[in-house]
Amino acid sequence: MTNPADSIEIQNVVASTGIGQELDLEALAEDLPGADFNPDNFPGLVYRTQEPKAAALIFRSGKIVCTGAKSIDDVHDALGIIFEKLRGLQIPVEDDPDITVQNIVSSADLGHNLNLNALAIGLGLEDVEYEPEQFPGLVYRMDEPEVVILLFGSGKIVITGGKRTDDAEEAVEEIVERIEGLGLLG
Amino acid sequence: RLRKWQERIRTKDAGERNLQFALSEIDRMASALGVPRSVREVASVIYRRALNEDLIRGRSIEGVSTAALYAACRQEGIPRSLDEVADVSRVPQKEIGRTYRYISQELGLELKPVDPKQFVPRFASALQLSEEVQSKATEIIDVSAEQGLLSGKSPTGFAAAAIYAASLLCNEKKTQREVADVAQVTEVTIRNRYQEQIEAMGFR
DNA sequence: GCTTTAAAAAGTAAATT
DNA sequence: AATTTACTTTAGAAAGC
Repeated sequence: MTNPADSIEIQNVVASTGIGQELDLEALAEDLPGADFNPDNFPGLVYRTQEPKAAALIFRSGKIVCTGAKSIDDVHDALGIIFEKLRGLQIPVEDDPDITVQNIVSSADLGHNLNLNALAIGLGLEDVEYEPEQFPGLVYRMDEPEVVILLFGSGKIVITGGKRTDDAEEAVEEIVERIEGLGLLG
Repeated sequence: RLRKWQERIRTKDAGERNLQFALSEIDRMASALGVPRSVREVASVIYRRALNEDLIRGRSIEGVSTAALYAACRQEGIPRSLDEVADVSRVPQKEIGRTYRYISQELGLELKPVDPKQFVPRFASALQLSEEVQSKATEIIDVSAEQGLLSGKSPTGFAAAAIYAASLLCNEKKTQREVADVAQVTEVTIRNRYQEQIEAMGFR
């Protein structure tokens, strides 16, 4: 008997921070090899790290958004690399900038196929959005923890909207309980 | 004070004109889709509710009108696909779908997922298929849905495949292309669903 | 609202081979 | 007809239109 909670994998972490210093993005784009900056499209400069793999959006205000990391540690490592790169360019960066995790996207496997039509009605149409003509996943908004879960016919699920690592685990335990309570899990 | 009065009258007139425009658009699209008058009434009620709940702000009148009509068709059990509705609207399909999900949530419409069987009579008659094919297609849908094949699948593609399969079984064969055209799906989708359904029926 | 970034799920679609 | 590429949905931040 495998526990669905054990199948949880973090797929993406979004975090924000700031170096407490205004930046000249035009100049930075010149000095940072590999940087993408198209102010007509988007006000942020895009910089990608290879190890760990992540993408950072750097703004004129000095605020930074980091996405694509596979763990919270990777977020810190990737941002640490960026801070050092900036310091190397004689840009003053705060000693230990606060990093706030804004969203964690995880995937998991419930181990059984799901009847999404029955689930839509069982979980309550008021909390569910299931429009297979538009998207194959059932969208379920959970209150505690406050996350959004996408459920698929294969039993694979995506948990997003949480800020803590524990949110995904709690969400999986909760959704399994509710589905079992409805007698809709294998 | 006089300015305020005039302002109120002006905005009231504008609102009235907008409502009239929305209702006439619903009427026009409903006629083009060939849905009965009762559905237009339901769509009008949904639109007025959206207006009262202030859901139009930030959205186009056309978009909300179309979404209200799409919702009304479903509520009345004679659904149109988003593609079909988009064909008679001047709003892109993506926006219709997005607006529908929004007003559906905000108004608490709680509409159940579309049943593929509801497309069978219309698609089958457009293909000039007999009553026998229709009931066979319905049976195929019931059996394969019961075996869990419907989860996540587009109801139009599911119905199209069942109609195609039924036309073969009843010796009234239509090509995948013919069925795909009336259902507005691709032949690839029909092939994929068809294979699964045939297996579920115990054939092959 | 939109723009950009990343990632998963599964279905659908279009372009190539 | 098989492969590849791409788009649909969810969340969140950033600055600006």
